[in-house]
Order: sequence, then C-alpha cells, then structure tokens
Amino acid sequence: MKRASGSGDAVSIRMVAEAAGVSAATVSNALNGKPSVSPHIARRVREAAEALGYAADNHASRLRSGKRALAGVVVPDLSNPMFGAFVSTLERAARRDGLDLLVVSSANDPAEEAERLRALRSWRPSGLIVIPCDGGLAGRLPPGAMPPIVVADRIPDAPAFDLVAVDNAASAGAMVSHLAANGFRSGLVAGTSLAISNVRERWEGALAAAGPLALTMLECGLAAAGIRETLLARLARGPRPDVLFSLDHVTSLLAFRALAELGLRIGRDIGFASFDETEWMRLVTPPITAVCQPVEQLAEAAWRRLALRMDGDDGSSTVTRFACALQFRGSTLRLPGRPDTEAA
Amino acid sequence: MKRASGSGDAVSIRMVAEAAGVSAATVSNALNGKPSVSPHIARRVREAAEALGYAADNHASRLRSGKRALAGVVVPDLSNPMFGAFVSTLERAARRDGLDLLVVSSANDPAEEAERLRALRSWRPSGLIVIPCDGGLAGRLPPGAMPPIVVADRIPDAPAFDLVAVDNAASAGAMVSHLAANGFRSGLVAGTSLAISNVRERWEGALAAAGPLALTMLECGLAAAGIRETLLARLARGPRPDVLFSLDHVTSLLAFRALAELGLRIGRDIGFASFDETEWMRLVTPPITAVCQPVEQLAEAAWRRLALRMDGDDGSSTVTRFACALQFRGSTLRLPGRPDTEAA
DNA sequence: AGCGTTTCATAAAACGATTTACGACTCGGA
DNA sequence: TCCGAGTCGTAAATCGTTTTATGAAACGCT
Repeated sequence: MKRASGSGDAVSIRMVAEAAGVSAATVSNALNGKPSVSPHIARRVREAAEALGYAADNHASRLRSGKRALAGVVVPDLSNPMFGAFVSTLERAARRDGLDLLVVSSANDPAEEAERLRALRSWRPSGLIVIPCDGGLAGRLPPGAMPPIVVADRIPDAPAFDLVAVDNAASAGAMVSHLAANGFRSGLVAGTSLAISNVRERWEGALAAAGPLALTMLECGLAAAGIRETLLARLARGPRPDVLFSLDHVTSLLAFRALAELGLRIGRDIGFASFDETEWMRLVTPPITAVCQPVEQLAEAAWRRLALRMDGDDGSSTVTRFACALQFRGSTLRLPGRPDTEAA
Repeated sequence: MKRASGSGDAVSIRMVAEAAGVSAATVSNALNGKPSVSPHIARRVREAAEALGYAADNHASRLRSGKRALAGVVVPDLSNPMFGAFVSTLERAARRDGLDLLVVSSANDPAEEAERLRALRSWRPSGLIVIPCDGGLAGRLPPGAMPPIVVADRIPDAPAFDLVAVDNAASAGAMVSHLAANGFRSGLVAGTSLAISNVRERWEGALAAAGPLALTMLECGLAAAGIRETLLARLARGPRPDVLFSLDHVTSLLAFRALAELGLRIGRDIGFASFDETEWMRLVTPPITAVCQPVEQLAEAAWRRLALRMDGDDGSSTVTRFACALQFRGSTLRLPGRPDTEAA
C-alpha cells in the first residue's frame, strides 16, 4: 500500500545513505547538485532516493540551512472571490520563486488577525503579505523581530509599511466624471463606513471630481441587515437621486436588491454604478457600470515588492497604486426622463 | 523599529534562558506548562520570554517533538468562490484543532497537482485534503509514505480514499422531478464532459428520475469558448427544448449568456435550472432555480474525517455524501405556452 | 543522625537535515 | 621518490527545540 499512517515512518537521509552505500553528507550533496560529488556516486544516490521515495524534510532542512522556504499571507476572508483571486495569483508567484505559501484568514476580526500573525511568525516565514482588516495593523504585530511585510488593498494608519493598492480616489473620480458627463445631476454615494480607508478615499475622490453633479454620502455600516435598512430608508423617502454609486461590492449587491424591492428600474428610474466588479454585474439587465480592480496586478506587485525586501532591500517604504479599468454599461446611460444638459 | 530584516535574528530559547537565569530545558518546560517547574521560576521565564518577544520556532519544535502542526489542502483553483469557501471553512476547523494549513492550487492541471503534492509532502503534514483535478489522483501520489488523505468533491477512479462529496445523482434527480412536475416535457442537459465524475453522476441521476421528461445530454467541453459555441449551435437549430439544465456553474454562466444572445426569454421561452448556485442567480430576472451545494458542510465533514484518520483510525475508506438544497425560483415556473399536462 | 522520597533544575542526547573541516587518494612534475 | 595540488567522500558540528536521564537539595520519618 502506498498510504501510511503519518509522518513518523518517513524515510530519512540516513536510510538513503545506507541504501546507496555512502554517508548522509554525500546524499545531501548529491541531491542538492553540489559539484563535489562524482557523477557515478551521484547517480547511485539519486537511484536509491528514488527507490525509497525519499524527500528531504523541509523542517530540518530549513532549520539547518536557513534558506527561504515559506511566505505567509493574511486575508480578511478567503470566501470573498476577490481575495481568493488575490491569493491564487500570489501562490503562483511564490511558487515561481520556490516558496510555499501559508494562508490564513483573519475573519475580518482584529483580535483574530493579531492571533494569526503570532502563529504565522512561529513558522519563520521569509516574508508576509497582509490585507489588514482595518487600519490598526501596526499595533497588532507581535513583539519582536518580524520578516518584511507588504500591505495590500487596505491602507494602514501607520505609514511604516510597503503598500500596494488601487488608486481609489482617481478611479472613483473618473467614474463620477462619467456620470456627470452623462447628464446625471444628483448622486447618492453609498458605502459601509468612512472609517474604512478604501471607502474614504473613494468618497473623497468622487467629491473632488463631482463638478456639476451634487453628491451626498450615505454611510450604511458593516452589517448586511443594516446596509439594507439604511438604503431602503433613504431611497424610499426624500428626493430621489439621479444615480446611485456604491463603493464596494457588498453594498452594490444590497443596493441592487433594494432598488428591485422598491420597484425602481435601473437605467430608467435611476442610474447605478459600482466600485468593484463582480460576475453578476455583467449578467443582469441592464448590465451594471463598474470600476474593475486589477486584483492580479495587485498580487503580482505585492509579491514583487516582497521579493525585493526579502533580497535585502531596506530602502524606505513605498506606495504602489494601480489604476482601475472602468466598464461603462447600460446602468448609467443618460436618464431618459432628462433632457441632454451637457455643458461642453 | 519593530520590523527586522528576516528570520535570522529571531530570539532563541537560549536567549530567554539566559535572560531568565535558567537553562533552555527549563524555559521549554515552563512555556509548555510542564508541572515540573516551580511557579516562581515559571513566572520569571514567562516574563523574560514576553520581554524578548520570544516565540518558539515551529520547525525545530516539530522536528524534535514530532507533534502535529501542519495540514495541507490542494484545490484546483482558489479563485473559484466555491473552493474559496471550502478552504475558508477548512482553515477555521484546522485552527480549532491547533493545526496550520498549507494551501496550494493545482490550477486544474494534473502535472501541477502531482508537483504540488510532492512539495507538500516535504513539509510532513499530518494530513491532506484534496479536491483532485481529475479521477487519476491515485497515480499522482508521490512514491513513499504519505499522511492520511481525504478526497473531497470530485470522485477519484480508485476507491482507496476517504471521500466526502455531494449526492450528485439524487440532487440532480430531485431537480429533474421538479421540472417534470412543472410540466416541462423536453430537457437539454448541458455539462462540460461526462469524463468528469461529478458531471457523469449528475447526468445519470437526472436520467434516472426523468419520468415523462425527455432528456438529451450535451457535452460542451472544458474551454469557455467551446462551451459557448456548442450551446449556441445546439439552441439555434433543431427543436428547442422546454428547459435547459446545466450541470456546473461555469456552464450555467455561459448558458445564461447564450440564451440572452439568442433572445430567448428565460421563464417564458425556455426554462432554466442550474446545478451549483452562484450569487448572480438570485439577482437576475427571473431568478434562477438552482441546486445549492453545502460547501461548508463538505469542508467540515472532510476535516472531521481527516481528524479521525490523524488520530489513528485505520478502518477501511469511507464515503460521505451530502444532500443539496434545491432553490426553486422563477426560471422554472410552468411554461406559459404549454397547457397544464400534469399526470397526477 | 541516617535514609528513603519527593521536588525541581539541568546537562546531554536526540530530531533530520546541511555545512565545515579534514583526510585519503590520485596525479603530475621535478 | 617525493611533494604540492587537486578530487572527492566522510565525521562531526550545527540549527532550535523537546525529551530523557541525572543529580542536588529539601523534607519526613524513625
């Protein structure tokens, strides 16, 4: 049988040595391609290793050699497709550099995040990529030496980290310009909370680019139920905005449903745009205009940055921002009820 | 500064020992709560460890003690939300048992899968959970001793593994019964390939439960472009089926678009149901009837099974199947063009 | 005081690999 | 024949931790 009970009966370098009739050191040298072992012996060793199904124990190997072997990544929630894609890309990049990836989730909970960082550190990873659950990451690092850390997507309060993120302000601004150009005159901007850096940056960027478009911010909170309530309340009473711009995909989803619930037809009664694209936005009728975050680019860049740090670059911390692509779709065509008021 | 260059300058047990004025062994005993160390000394050690920010090196620890510390999980594609949710649940379960999770992706490529299994083994994980990319997993295990393996979601050709999966046949059957009861008389069943066990089981289950509903299978292949072409070709010419039942979420997505492209109105011109639910199905109009796979249950069950094996259970391999919930929605209401032909 | 038990800290031996330092051997040249 | 320079394999030291075996001190009892 191939399967055995655990790792206790794994074949060690000494067994290979014995089988090949050489010393353990020679086995190590041969398998690691050291030139100081003759081709004849090297072949014998390789054959013995093959026959026994030997694979060096990474723990022992790393312990003695100190070579890089692991990197860690902390995300707020793996079941979020965006983070899934992020980790997926990261994993491929790490593998290219011969590192394995320890993946942990903070469940969007600061305490959990601190705990997971602690646990991660015991594996002595050569580097860490973190998508923090809030701005307070710096205060949650375990005491003592830490490997280089690259922060992605969310902006920490302390500027002491390398940061790779999306150009929130510019992208939100571009979207708002598009809305203004299409004749929308009043906009409701919905997001979870301005305490979240991404949301704040997007709101500020939108505001700065608003021009003739009058914008109002609506903070909906972090819980799904609360978001729904807040949106329904605001849309049901008071003057109806020309267009709704939601600043994250969770709010977008709930907003989409709220609009349906209220009988507001997207593209006819009200315009709709989303920061952050998910699959359904292309499928509904009309399809939803959205800001697409370049997740793969983010992950690639984060890894590149980390690779530099792991190679000893100790320059001051950098900020890398990526532009988002804008997908203009049917949900933000000019409103039919309004005349063309383009002020060119 | 808190951040240091790498793991080279990490504080070791000896430094703690020196700081506390005791031996390394005592530090180890104290921190691991061994009763043989007096409360007075234990406190001194804990304080010293705290002050220096000491955390034991897991590699050394695992090497010497042989205690369980890592488990591995192999998925075909982390950016697939279903697998993301699976890994997410798994990670929480593993943590509960004090294990960290090494996550790797096989990119749906058998060669890559073999490679990743090899790499994983060098970490001497106490257990492995694998969602194989095809049935040939057994042939891709690296030679030599392996830890216990639980296979999830996809069914391997060789029956030598513990298996945790969804009850494909029964669920597809239940869906087909629903369709038949709603008066649909001809159905097109679309899936990637019958060579994939999940698809095959679903098709066979559907067929067995068809009753008065005449079913045809349409294999669309694995590439997105090919799936689209095949669907368009089949739907454009020949007799139009009353209902389309797609057997996986990728095919569902492409089918949804193909129907739109052909101008076929779901729920009016043709019924539509999907095996596997994704977010958009609740959002489009009409919403799509779907079979919902209990991903979290799958992950929990897979971990429970693995935990048993890691505890030394060496009974013969088991198969655990889970029923899926069916969500009946607007896409499979009785077709308006047809009379009620219910054969009570 | 003498002696058997307990209590508690430590020195030393692992764990499985890599690296260092050394030694045996061959070869070429004078 | 003898020496210096290469080749190539190995014994031993080492990484940071846990475990085992040992022993010193304290205590209770006669």
